[in-house]
Amino acid sequence: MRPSRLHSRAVTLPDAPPIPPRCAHCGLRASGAFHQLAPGELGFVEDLRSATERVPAGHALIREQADGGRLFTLYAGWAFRYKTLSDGRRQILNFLLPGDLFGLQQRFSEGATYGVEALTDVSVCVFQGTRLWELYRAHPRLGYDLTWLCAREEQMLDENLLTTGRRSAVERVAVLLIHLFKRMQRLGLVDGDNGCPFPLTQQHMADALGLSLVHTHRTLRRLQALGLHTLDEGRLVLRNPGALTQLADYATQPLEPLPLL
Amino acid sequence: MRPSRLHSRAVTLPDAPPIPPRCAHCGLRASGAFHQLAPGELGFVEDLRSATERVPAGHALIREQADGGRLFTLYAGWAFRYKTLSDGRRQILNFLLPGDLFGLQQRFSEGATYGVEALTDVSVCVFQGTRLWELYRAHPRLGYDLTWLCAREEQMLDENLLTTGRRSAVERVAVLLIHLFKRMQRLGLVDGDNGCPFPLTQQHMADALGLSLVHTHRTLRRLQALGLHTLDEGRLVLRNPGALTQLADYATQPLEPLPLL
DNA sequence: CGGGGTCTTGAAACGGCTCAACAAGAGTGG
DNA sequence: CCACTCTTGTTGAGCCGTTTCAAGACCCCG
Repeated sequence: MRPSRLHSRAVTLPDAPPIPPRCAHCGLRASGAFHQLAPGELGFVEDLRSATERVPAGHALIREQADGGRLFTLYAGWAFRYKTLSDGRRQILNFLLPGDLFGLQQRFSEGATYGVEALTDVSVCVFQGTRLWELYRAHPRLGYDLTWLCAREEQMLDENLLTTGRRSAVERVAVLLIHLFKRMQRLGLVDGDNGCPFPLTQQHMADALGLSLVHTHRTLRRLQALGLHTLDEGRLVLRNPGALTQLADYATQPLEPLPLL
Repeated sequence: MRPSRLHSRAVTLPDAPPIPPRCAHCGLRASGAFHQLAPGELGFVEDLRSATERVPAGHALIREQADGGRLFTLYAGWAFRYKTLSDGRRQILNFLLPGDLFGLQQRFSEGATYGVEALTDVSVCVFQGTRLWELYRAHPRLGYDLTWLCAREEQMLDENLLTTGRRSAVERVAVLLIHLFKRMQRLGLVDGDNGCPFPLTQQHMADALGLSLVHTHRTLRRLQALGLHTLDEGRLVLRNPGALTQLADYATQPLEPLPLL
């Protein structure tokens, strides 16, 4: 079906930044895109964190079958959640950007119900899922944040469901481009020319949008020919964000700071 | 596009059971399908509840544009969450059965990002969203349960996304039938003949599955002709659950008790 | 130089959509 | 009590958006 992406950059260390040993020096928290935590909360989070890891592109972070109950925060790089049917058809559920939490659902059901794969080289913080209940008791604020993160991800899934269920191919591609662009923007990762890193393969886009690879490609070409965007060498530039937004019938969300961890 | 379902049973009271004034006498909690709460927690929930309402079929529970931050638990009847595109195309995100919580996402973003409509006559408990933070501080266990409910709904959305993105029409319909059947079973609402209430219109199914009304109808007929199910007068009977499950490539989840409120 | 991954393009087949029309049942008003 | 309307279910015919199949180009890497 889909060629196995092993693509491993082999023995060399993944090309993703290391994570500072102390949460107080966290690069993400310094970016200003996230809530600040009280010192006690920060200490608890740091204590809850059992490891940091770097994982090369194409490798699994959570396996679709029976993975442990570990909890992750993506520190750097891109990843995606997905589900597959028994005959190999794959649906990408959503993409994960720095600051995104994943693995939470595993805590509430036996084993993983979805897989997570690193899209680029990636650094993650790993937390002990078993102590989750403790978090709610000791730091209700963090529990609140967890629910927030979960609700926000659900909102993105709602949007994706609307997309795959009701939008045409052009609309789908347009939504994908805008949505990821906006998320990068919120993280301060968009440069002055409306450009941002965009490591997705056409296959990834197809799998996320419920389209075939070939048709995704043709649709992408069509949008590009209309001068709405360019997409080269892993970099996305929105040439005409307004037209793209209108085409996608996309509703922009306000950009308040996000909870983290 | 879609005819406005106003269908109001007019002036007569909705045909949905009233809700006991005291949470201690809650019919849902008595059913055994849900977690038990400690007396203090139950008292808090009862205090948090600002009203109970009965809403007739076809009426809005949450409006897609700027609704308040109220929180609901469905006590009896069916409802559904949905999103619409500006030209009227509608996607049903998921169906709500007794015990389901909704309105949570509203708390975390300005206004509603989806609508909720009563599918049958419905009774709901209404909670004060503004006191949500208090809940986390006073009763961490309830906060934990809230996250659980949110994560569980996300799992259902994952499944729906896989369905609309990758499954064929027959598979989609099969999944819908099985999934709703299983959920009714968990609530103890399936009778001895593998039958349960099923108030959905073909239009609802189409809107949930990302199919057209006509094609949904034909597909339904096809499955029925194969002897897999019957669907008459608002009652669904699974004639051949095994074949249906296999056709849908459906993974059954373990049935532990659910959190409530 | 060979091989795997990605992107690209054409041609043909098909699944699902749209349009259109009709039947049955329920509620409404004269 | 009977037309009228509205909702839901039903069915046929033809079209079109998307998929599938197939093949080739380019590029990086071993």
